[in-house]
Amino acid sequence: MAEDVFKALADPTRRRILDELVERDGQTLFEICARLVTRHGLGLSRQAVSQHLAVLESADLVRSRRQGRYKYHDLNSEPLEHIVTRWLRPRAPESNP
Amino acid sequence: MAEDVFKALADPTRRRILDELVERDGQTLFEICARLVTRHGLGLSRQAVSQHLAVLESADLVRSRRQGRYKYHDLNSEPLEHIVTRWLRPRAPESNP
DNA sequence: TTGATAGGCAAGTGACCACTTGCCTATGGT
DNA sequence: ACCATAGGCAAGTGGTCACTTGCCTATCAA
Repeated sequence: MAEDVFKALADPTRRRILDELVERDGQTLFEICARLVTRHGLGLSRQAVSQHLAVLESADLVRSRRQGRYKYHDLNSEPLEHIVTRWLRPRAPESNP
Repeated sequence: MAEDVFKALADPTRRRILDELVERDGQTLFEICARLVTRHGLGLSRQAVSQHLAVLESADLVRSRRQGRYKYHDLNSEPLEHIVTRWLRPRAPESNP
């Protein structure tokens, strides 16, 4: 649902998580936590990140696969493709004066 | 700022307002109120809509021009153009099996 | 089996946000 | 001048949301 996608994108931390996943798929919860700290200076609890991932999953922006005691997270950019096109209109090409 | 754009898009009512403006530019506050009621069944106070418009304006998704006692609102879709591309990756074209 | 690692569940808290209400300003018509 | 219309300002309220804390389960290694 597009509704959930907009909600998911509303939070800055969740957008950072997407930034991390678009760069490297298949990260675990702990990896994401670590990278949020080292690369963005975000010191969040593990639960916080876990809850963010749940929101992203319910918007189908993140898919997860369990493997042993690890859970790998992958970005799914498909819901983003046309989420914004409903407000786009043809822009006049710039004519240099 | 992209930050403000995501915040602006987070609210369903604001997205409806954009829906109205993409269909017809130059609407006044009262017009938008009326159309939200008649076309979407949203019964909001005038102030609520006014505040939503302020948020949309601060995200530069809506531009307004004053003329006499009227204030006309126009959609500006430009901030939406590339807001989402940072998470898009090349998708493999579907090969029919 | 014991301990360490990866993750989940659930309740509590504080802050932000959407919305309302009441009052005020400004422009235009008659 | 009067009144109606279009809009703005500011304080108050309820609900949602991000985040924490504490405890529990599951997998792997020694």
